[in-house]
Amino acid sequence: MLQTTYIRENSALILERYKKRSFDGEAIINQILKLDDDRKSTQQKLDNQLAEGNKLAKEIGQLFKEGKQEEANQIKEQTKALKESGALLKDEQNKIAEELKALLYQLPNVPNEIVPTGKSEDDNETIFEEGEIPVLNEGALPHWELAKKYDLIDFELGVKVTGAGFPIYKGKGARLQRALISFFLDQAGEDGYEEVIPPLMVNEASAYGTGQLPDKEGQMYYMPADDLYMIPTAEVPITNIYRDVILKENDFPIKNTGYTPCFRREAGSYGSDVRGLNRLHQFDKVEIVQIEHPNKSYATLDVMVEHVKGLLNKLELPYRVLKLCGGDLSFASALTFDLEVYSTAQEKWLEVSSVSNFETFQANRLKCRYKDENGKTQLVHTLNGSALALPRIMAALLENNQTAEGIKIPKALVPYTGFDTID
RNA sequence: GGAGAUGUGGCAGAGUGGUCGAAUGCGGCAGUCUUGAAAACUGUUGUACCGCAGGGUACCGGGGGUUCGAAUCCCUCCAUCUCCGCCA
Repeated sequence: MLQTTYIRENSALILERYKKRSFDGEAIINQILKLDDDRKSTQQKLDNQLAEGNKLAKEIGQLFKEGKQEEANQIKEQTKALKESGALLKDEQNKIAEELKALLYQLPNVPNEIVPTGKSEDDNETIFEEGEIPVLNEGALPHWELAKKYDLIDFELGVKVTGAGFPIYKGKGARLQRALISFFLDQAGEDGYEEVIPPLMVNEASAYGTGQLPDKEGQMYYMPADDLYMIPTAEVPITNIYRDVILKENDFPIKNTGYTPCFRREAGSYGSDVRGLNRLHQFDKVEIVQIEHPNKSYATLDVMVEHVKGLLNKLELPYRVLKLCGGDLSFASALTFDLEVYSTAQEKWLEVSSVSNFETFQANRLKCRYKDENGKTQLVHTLNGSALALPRIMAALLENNQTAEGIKIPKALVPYTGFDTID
């Protein structure tokens, strides 16, 4: 959520930058500025009335004390009118505040200067590529076939127990999954991220804090009996640790990592996109989160991308880094880099990580602030990235490393799996 | 899940429905003293919004209500503690 003062002072810049997203915010912004004026003036009126009421109440108290009942009762009469008009103003004020909030929720974050203009993923810029795309033998299999052949993942069994999109990992498949989780967490630990194990369900306030609500509620599983949401990413519980917190300047940078399963309803997805591990309702992910000083957040974003690149290098997977264009940028992000691995048997790139700087967009909702050198409270910058999302990594590992003798495990993982070949 | 108790500023802890944004102590900050530090003493010390300013308004777990007036009374939700029940 953008701050109204920021909107007021930078509306021209914001509108210009919104073009990168093909988002026309002019009408909304104008309305916000108008409503904000209304808010101020009704607030002023309301404050005056309240001040008047407070004054009279004190007088009444004084008069009662002096035993002047008559006069006190006279003044009481005056307060009636004040009370009524005060209530009206209060209603009006609430209405304005609600409308204002609803409008603010409609404004996406302002893309960074370097975000390419574009409408869809076709306009993303590839800024880095690494690794050879392996040439597979005749008869190479996609990962869902490999999963069946080596009995690593049972999709049908998951359907029986829960439903589509909830696979059951078995044997070496389960072991490989656990190995990846440990490997990613250890790597993050080495890079100075403190590990946390957060709740897998969050309350409404947290879902608002990171921006899943109000507009993306259809993507989360909701437990009405307890009014809780299953987390779609560890970003939600981890970032919300810092909701309503005022940090000191030397607290920066705050670095957390956490492994969680993620739950996504993915309503409306179908076809080859959801084949095998490509898109699941429940999947594992290790997330990295940083809370950073506004001056340093972009340098930190680059460092986070480097961290994820390091993981992919160690897994010896061919990958590329994309700078997302405005149209593909998520609602809350100012700049996002996606990392994709190549799935050789499917012959396509799979997104395995998304690293974003949200600047103050989340912090404003979270009320996560710090005291600057002048003692003034300022919003922090929040960043996060997947490091990494497991299923597509698993898919690429299985497909790219398949040989006549079986599936080869990258060296870096062998200490975690305890085996170097799946056969 | 049942019964009871509690929820006040960074912490501890007062607070008969009116002069309470809130005593006091600790902590923090600034200063005096000191070669320096400690101690002592003095002052200061919550947040947000509106206003050029004087100043005003709101906030005592959250929300609602009673009242001319609520930290104080009522309702409700949440959290914590104690006891009981259940349980990995």
